[in-house]
Amino acid sequence: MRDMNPQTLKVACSTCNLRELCMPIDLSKEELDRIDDLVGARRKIKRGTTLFRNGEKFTSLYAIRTGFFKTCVASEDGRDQVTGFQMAGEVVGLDGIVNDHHTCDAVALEDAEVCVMPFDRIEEFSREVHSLQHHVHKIMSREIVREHGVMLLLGSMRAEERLATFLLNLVQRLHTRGFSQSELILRMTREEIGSFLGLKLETVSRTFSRFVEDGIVEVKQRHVRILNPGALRDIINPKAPI
Amino acid sequence: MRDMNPQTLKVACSTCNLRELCMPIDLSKEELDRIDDLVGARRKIKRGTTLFRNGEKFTSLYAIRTGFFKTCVASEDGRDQVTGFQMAGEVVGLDGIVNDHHTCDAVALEDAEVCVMPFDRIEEFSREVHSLQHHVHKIMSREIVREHGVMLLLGSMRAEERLATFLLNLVQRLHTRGFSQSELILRMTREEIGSFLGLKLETVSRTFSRFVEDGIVEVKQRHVRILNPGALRDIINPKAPI
DNA sequence: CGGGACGTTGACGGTCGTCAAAATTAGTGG
DNA sequence: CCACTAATTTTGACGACCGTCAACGTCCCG
Repeated sequence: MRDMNPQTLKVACSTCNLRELCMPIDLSKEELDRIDDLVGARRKIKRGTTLFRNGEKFTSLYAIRTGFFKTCVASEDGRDQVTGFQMAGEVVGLDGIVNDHHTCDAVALEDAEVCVMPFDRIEEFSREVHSLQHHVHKIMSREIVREHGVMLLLGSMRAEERLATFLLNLVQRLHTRGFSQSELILRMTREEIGSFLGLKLETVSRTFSRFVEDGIVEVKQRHVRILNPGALRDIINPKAPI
Repeated sequence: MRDMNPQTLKVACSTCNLRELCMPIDLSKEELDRIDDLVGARRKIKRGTTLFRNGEKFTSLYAIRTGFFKTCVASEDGRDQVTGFQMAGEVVGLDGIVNDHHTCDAVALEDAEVCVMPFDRIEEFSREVHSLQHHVHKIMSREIVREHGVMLLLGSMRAEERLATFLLNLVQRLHTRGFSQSELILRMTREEIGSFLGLKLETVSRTFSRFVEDGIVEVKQRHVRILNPGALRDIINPKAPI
């Protein structure tokens, strides 16, 4: 532990440019000052290493400042499932609350930095700042709703629809963060995409190839350019003939 | 609104035999009195009708007292997905918090009764009763973890494994509530099971038939008796040869 | 008792998984 | 900086599993 390292020193939400993504928007100056104490420290996570692991004691939620994560669960017999990909401004660790230990792994897919928010402190502040309380509830509810969408995808969509949904969702979230609407760099392998979408990596690769043939996207390894977003939307939501 | 109806009159958590399922266990007498005010009213839901619907304004969470529900989401082009089945002591409505309106339907699969808990009151009491606050967080976290399990099922299991998982999960939850470990009555159709498991109703039916052939279960319509729970577990988690 | 919802079973086909090999890229150490 | 190995990706051939379509059987509930 080298807390003298400036990277793990306390930092302020009040001056964070991601505040509107992970904090309530309608805070008074006093409340903001209070909130600043929420973040215990920042922590850097090297690519390929874990922020937390299944079985580890739960202490904190983590707001992603930079970088890109995947979360995955594993069954007893070794098969595993990516449950989501998370980027700046999103919060991970919610799974740990119920049993006081984590039930999934959070792995950095690129070098990352997170704000560590001790959960007991979150609960303490939530009792005082109403809008923070409601914000915490919203974040958890949002995760539940997101997972409903994934269940719909896994339960009822074909490979092309899954991949189209995935791409549109990713690019939309990146756009919110100021990136391009049509270009993105995948931080994960085909296998990780497949695990998330309930497909094998070969199927993911083949489906990409089909999109390229059809002129819908351009793919150079992990660099993807969406040429025809309308076509992607049509794949998911085929227009009924009149 | 006929509030003179005894069925919608206020009732007490403190005397409810499901309290340990939907409330924190370590409440003082004073806190319990407070909690009693959480439940605005009870509400009866007839089989086949909805407790709430996608798009409706969110006001309350609902603790199920009796009966059985399914929740389902729908995509724009009409396909839908059962996201869960809920029984006594479980809470529904969490999806509505994030956008102040519900994003799924909750349908009673048998006549049911729920405790209506206005969410603003939950937030208010949560600020005063720490254990209630933590309990609310746990309920939401539990739902997130549950959905992780469903994603694992939908993303990586074959039909037999899905149905085996489903049956063991149902019977385990029923057992917690004092019912048999080996017998259960399905409150949902094959199509609803299929929608939840990401399978077509024919596949569900065929898989049941295979289980019966193999002597693992006895099935008479919706009445299921599990003859060999070990075999069901082996299907999910095949023992590796030494 | 009759009609409609629900469930079962069969035949067939499509989508995606499996296995394999080759191509391309990334990473590592000299 | 380059060579070499490991990791990732692509593509093909084939087959399994599950979906589709269809017909029939069964159980409720009015």
